[in-house]
Amino acid sequence: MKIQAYDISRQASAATLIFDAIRQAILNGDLTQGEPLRQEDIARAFNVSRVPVREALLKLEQHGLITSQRYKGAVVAGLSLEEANEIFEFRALLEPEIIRRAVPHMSPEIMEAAANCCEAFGRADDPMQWGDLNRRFHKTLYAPSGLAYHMEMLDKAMDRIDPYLRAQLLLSEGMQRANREHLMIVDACKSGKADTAADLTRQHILGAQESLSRYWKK
Amino acid sequence: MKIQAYDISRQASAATLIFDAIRQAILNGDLTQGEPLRQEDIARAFNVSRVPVREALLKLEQHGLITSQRYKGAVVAGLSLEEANEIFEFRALLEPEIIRRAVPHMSPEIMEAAANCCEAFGRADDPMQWGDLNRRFHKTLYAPSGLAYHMEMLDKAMDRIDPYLRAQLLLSEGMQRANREHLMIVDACKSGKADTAADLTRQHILGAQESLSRYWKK
DNA sequence: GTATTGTATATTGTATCCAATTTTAGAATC
DNA sequence: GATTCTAAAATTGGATACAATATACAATAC
Repeated sequence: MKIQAYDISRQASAATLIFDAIRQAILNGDLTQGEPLRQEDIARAFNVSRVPVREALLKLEQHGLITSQRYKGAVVAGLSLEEANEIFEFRALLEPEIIRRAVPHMSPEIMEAAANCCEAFGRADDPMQWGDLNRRFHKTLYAPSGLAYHMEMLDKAMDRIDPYLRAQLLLSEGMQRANREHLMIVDACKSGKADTAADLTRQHILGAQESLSRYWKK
Repeated sequence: MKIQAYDISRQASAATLIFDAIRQAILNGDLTQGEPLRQEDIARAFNVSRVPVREALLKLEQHGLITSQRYKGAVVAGLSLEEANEIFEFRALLEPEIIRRAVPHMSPEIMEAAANCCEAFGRADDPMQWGDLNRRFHKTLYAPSGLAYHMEMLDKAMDRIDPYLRAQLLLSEGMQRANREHLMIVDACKSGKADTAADLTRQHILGAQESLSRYWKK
């Protein structure tokens, strides 16, 4: 085969493209809590009928990013501080276990990639990138755990609190602290200390939760 | 208000009814791994068009109960023993923490209800009920935790391994052992020993996982 | 006989249309 | 002027019609 081929059956459907676009808009904060999502408007914007739009909205609802009521339509879901706190606790339960299981299988390449994320994270000037780089960093380290289901659940949880995470990173110390802690986690991984990495990860998460709560109250 | 009223705006849509029916069929084992789910067939069976059927299939896919490919259709998802094991570990992470947080808020009514589940569980002769009663028992105890998100994730996880759970309960010792351990958990809750309840729950789950793995290999 | 290509059928994805329900604006009443 | 009823507009849920793709099988070439 002389042709540079690829699996075109993997082409995204209209519904998938719309889902991704709206999800991104919510995570970026372009769509905020309570914003109504009219099927007709979205369909016009994407130049499609309402059918794939409905499909996208259904998926968004399953992800918890929007809530919808019969005959009333969908709005961007809100997340109270209490709910966000619960999701932080969910993370604090999952992530230490994931990294503990990942450390024994971490290749030098993985740690290299994680370190690169760290570096890019420290260097990035656009606050909009911080959230993405942060998530990529953690995801890279977690991949060798083999805990696909855990990571899937974690990913959904991260989507849910994404706006809060970005807010937390925007806090004056949030960004520096995260970077410092990331480096410590990478160090623990490099020296194969699984339990240490797990502890640091747990503190990393609970620390972010705490600083967010403190900021949100005032 | 003398009338037994309910929120009729909460009436289920056709899609929801279809979702519930197919979900139940999968959990009961009436639909097994790889079984194709044709939109047209399902639509005919429920006397609706394919639109609500597609909606139901989307939800089932998000729940991980089916997998679907563009233009190829959906089939009932399979779950390897490895994947099932991971979900047991997911449970072993979540449930102890949930019950630990629930114990301090457990009312006598809750414990009564849980004990009733236990009793019904021990008395039920139809193996088909065991799985349901088992889940109801745990759900009852977990409710006071206030960890709605955790419980939502747990519920999806339980759906995913439901057939395995039923198989495990069918093992000669599975049912008796579960019942014995349930009673111990209730006891710990009654005496307010949150950590003990958590430990027992963890062992309850890991024990089930282990007995299932042992059975499945041979 | 085997491999390739064309064709028919089945199935899913999307568009368009109709029905059910909610929301809104205005008229009627007090 | 405020409130309640009413009708129309807006919006979503579902049905039908059509387009895109996959699968199975016949037709053809070698």
